[in-house]
Amino acid sequence: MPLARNAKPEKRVLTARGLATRQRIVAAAADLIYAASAERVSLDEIMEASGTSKSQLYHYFSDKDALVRAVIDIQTDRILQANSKFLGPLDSFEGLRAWRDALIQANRLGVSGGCPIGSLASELSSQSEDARRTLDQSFLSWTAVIESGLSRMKARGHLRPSADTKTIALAVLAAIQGGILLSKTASNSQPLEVAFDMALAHIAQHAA
Amino acid sequence: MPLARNAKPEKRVLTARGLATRQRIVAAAADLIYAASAERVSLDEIMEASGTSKSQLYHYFSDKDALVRAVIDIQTDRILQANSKFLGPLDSFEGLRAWRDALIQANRLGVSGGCPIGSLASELSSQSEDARRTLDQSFLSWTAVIESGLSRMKARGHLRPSADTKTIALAVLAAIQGGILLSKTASNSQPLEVAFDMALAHIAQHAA
DNA sequence: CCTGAATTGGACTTGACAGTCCAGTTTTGT
DNA sequence: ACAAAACTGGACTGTCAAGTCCAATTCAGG
Repeated sequence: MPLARNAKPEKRVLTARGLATRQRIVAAAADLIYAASAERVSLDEIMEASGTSKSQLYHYFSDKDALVRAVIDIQTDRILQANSKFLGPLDSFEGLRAWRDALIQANRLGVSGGCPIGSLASELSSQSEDARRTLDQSFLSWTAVIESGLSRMKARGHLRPSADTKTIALAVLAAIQGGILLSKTASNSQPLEVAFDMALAHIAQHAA
Repeated sequence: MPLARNAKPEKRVLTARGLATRQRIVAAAADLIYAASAERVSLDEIMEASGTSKSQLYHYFSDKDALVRAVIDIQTDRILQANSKFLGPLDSFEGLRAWRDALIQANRLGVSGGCPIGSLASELSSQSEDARRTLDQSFLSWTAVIESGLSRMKARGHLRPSADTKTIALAVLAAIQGGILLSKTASNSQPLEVAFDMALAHIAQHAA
């Protein structure tokens, strides 16, 4: 489940304490960045929130960009995990509705923040080619998770064999992202609900 | 067509020269912000791009936020105008496809930038309640333009009377926004195409 | 043509922020 | 136990950005 992406050793060895500090930094940075944006969060704020010092930040990350990359990774993992919980065992339209309800519920609680990945994609992908590629991978993984759920439904005979699950999954993710953006801007979960329902209806059009 | 929103006089009187300078500033700021983000564009860059000085910026705008608000307004006007060209006279599914093609074509040319309104919404709506409301209005206006096109199609008998044009319009806009975001991140227009096609199929489901 | 308002130039202030440096402390392997 | 390596503290630097200030110039209308 975890992405094997950040395999490049930022530092050779990490003791248990060092690893804990690193994780504390990334977690604090992820929360702060989710509440604002990568640009608007300063290292000083991350230091304070994580109870660390400048030298610790630069001990574990070569610069702020590297820390932001780690934040992208952790947010991607979180989202894939949350979605896999519903899409992994998916095999019915009922399961799709459960997924829908959970995602909308989660969004209702933190409407103001939007989607962690979506927000980072909007902010960073026109700024750093490196970040853009990483975030593209995140979306691809997310699409793959959706697609595997749809494939399972197809295997179970709930979708026609002709259904292009890959394309459908991409359209579904687009609807979700757009819905979240509009809901965040409207401070209202209706746009996401409406968009998600359209996506589910689109899937239903390929029902066997 | 132009939004009557910014009616609050930032300065009492404006001579022709003053108005021209003001517009030059907003246009330059809009371009720079579209290429990067409001946060990352400095007033110095806007000065240089528009051939103005600090005192001119603060003569026409109380602060950077006010300038950004003017940028939101102009970008909203541009988008509404471009979309109205297709949606105003809309009365057939052919017209919808023409709109689709135009929007996708426009996006292909500037994939890296995404949607000017969408990007600003993602950046600003969690940062300034004022900006959030303004951008919400922008999306509402955009939805209204789409909805009026759908209403016309309904009046012409192309859509069933039971079709909820308002909800459909909202879902369509969500698909567009999500599609643009994914396309920008992927540097590839396919996600937008796929999302837009889903939206058109959704409309077609309500065909008479 | 002349007077007050509109407009412009650009130096200056203040603060914030990323990144550096080095000295000190703790942990790990042997 | 004891070196080497991992880890930590925090002062310091350089840069850049928003916003201020005041004096100079141009313009419109009587």
